[in-house]
Amino acid sequence: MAAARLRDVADRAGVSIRTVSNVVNGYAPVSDQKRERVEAAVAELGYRPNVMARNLKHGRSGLIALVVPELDVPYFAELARAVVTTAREFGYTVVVDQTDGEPDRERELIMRDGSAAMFDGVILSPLALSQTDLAQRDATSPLVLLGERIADSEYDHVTIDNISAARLATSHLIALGRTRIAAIGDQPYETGETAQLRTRGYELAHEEAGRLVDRSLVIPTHRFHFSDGAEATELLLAHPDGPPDAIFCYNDLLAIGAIRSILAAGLRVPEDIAVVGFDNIEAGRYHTPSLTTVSPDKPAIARLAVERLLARLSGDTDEAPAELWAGHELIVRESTVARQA
Amino acid sequence: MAAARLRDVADRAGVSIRTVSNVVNGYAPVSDQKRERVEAAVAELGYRPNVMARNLKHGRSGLIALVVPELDVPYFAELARAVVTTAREFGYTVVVDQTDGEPDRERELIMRDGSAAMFDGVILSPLALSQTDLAQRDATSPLVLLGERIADSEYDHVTIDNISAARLATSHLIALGRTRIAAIGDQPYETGETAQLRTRGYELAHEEAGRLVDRSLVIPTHRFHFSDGAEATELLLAHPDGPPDAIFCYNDLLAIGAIRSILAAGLRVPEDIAVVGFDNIEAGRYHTPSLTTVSPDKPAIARLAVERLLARLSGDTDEAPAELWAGHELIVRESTVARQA
DNA sequence: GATAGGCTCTGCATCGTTGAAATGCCGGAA
DNA sequence: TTCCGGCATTTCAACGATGCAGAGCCTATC
Repeated sequence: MAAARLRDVADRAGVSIRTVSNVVNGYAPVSDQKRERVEAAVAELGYRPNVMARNLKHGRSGLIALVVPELDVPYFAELARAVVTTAREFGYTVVVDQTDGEPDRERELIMRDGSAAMFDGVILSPLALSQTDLAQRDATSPLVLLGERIADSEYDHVTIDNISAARLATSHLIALGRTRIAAIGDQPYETGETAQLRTRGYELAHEEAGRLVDRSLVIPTHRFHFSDGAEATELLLAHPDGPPDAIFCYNDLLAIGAIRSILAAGLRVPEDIAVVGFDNIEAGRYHTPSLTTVSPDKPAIARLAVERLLARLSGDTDEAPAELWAGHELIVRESTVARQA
Repeated sequence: MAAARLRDVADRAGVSIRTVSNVVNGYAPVSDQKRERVEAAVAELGYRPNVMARNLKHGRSGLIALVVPELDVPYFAELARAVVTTAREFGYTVVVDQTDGEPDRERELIMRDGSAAMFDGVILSPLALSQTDLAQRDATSPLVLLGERIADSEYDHVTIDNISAARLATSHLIALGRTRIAAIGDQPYETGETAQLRTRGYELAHEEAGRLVDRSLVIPTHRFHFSDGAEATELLLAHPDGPPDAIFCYNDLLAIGAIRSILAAGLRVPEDIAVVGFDNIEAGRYHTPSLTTVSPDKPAIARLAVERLLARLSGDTDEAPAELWAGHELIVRESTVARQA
């Protein structure tokens, strides 16, 4: 049985198509008599509005795209969850797309015009997108970026204060009496701005404490996976001056990878080496030892991004593209402070 | 600037709308002369087909919905990734929705007709959906279920052989000489069919080895999160006969939670208690100790589900709803076999 | 030289819905 | 009794694309 159309309901109820539409949408006043007839017909035929037709008419799809590098990286999965939930509150549906870190796919996804790609707007967590790429975007649909502002981009972006977050993490290690604090995850090149800010925070914490930064303890990694953390830590363990006594990792996966290498080398966490992560993924809570980490306020990030996107969509906001800040906090767990046995 | 329409391109190129459409879609032969003019116009105006209009005309949206309980549970995140990737191969886009384990939301999402919900089809990983719910579905769009067949459901479903997978895991523990093997995650009620099959496999392995199952070592859990595993393990550690010497957990989160409780109690993994998980999530590889686990072939699951859904969509398949089986394998790691130091 | 046949190319109708404007109907005021 | 205002309801024309049928035109054939 083909799906019932407005037309079929109208025939059955003996009214015009428009009246059925009015009943369904509650737009215009309708007499009780006709309303009842229409509602009965709707129920009998199991009528459901055809969303695609409605979309065409409205020029809106009710879909927003969330583009992340990898959906199965816990941080992005948790963020995706928050975005999906928040968007639903506003009646929007989220299409999750992943770029697998391929610049081409990132480009492709943001370049497409909204009407072409059927999304009303895009929330993008860029990995390898350059300022030039963004400037070339000619799409008319709104775009909100997650993460650092890409220079003088003309788009809104939602982020946390990475400098102070990293400083917070590093200061925590300093306060614990650690003296040789390593950092894993620096990315000293164009698309690694977030990492660079964390390195800056790491340095600031040292300056504040009157310490010098030992550059040889800052290990860059191209990606932020377990294996990168494990490998970087191997390097640190083999440091000419001996292993550091603390490591600040730029995300939790790096940190868990780092802990793995440390334990494998027969050292203890946190007694020999304290480890701090970043992102506060769920797995860190139940890891042994549980992970001290910087927790960005993911629900806030999702909410800021969705709300700003929808504001742009409805044209409510004429403000210039802005930086929107979400909060963060340090969550201290066993990887820096051993629990009382 | 409003987005260019077929109409605008036609005007500019001095041809009919239909010809532009033909050029864009490559449907009909077009002379080189006109093709060039059209292509030039397309480029100048930055024309992009309006997907919503196309969808309306075709009666297809190119969207499939993937409905999972929780997007940030690693298994579902990894599965979602595979589904998104596979669907893209076929030109489909995936909308990820999560039910948060609420039966009402599950119902709502599958009940809606495809044309209403704008999805061409739905892939559902049900948590709390009963046979009755499914029978009441009146939607016309195809639905593929992930997980156990719900009785004589009229839908395709993709699963793995949970009985033999669980038997494999348990046999592994038996082969290691473990004698008191616990199980965490049984769900002895209607919607817990997958868990029940795993329990069955666990029992079979015992039977094969001529062992008796100690029912007091089978701990049910309502959910499959870290905390459930940790709590269930507390119970086991306090068992009147003393702790078991092995635990088979029905997913990796339970297993990691279990390991946490074991280590917190001052016992060792695997020396004192060996632990096996299920799902082979990425975090298990880098956990310390790394996690022995049953690895379902997620790419195969995704592929089977997507391909079957699309086959139903195109009407290629008249076959009765079937069970489609994906493979699995046991991955042995440190949580059952200590690595050579 | 007329006709058939093959190519391009165009116009019209349509997908299912909603915006805008027109219609019909009623009661109340003049 | 007539006219007007207000309300319920309907008609018409889109939204932007594609399926179909047929109109031109050009070449090949008898």
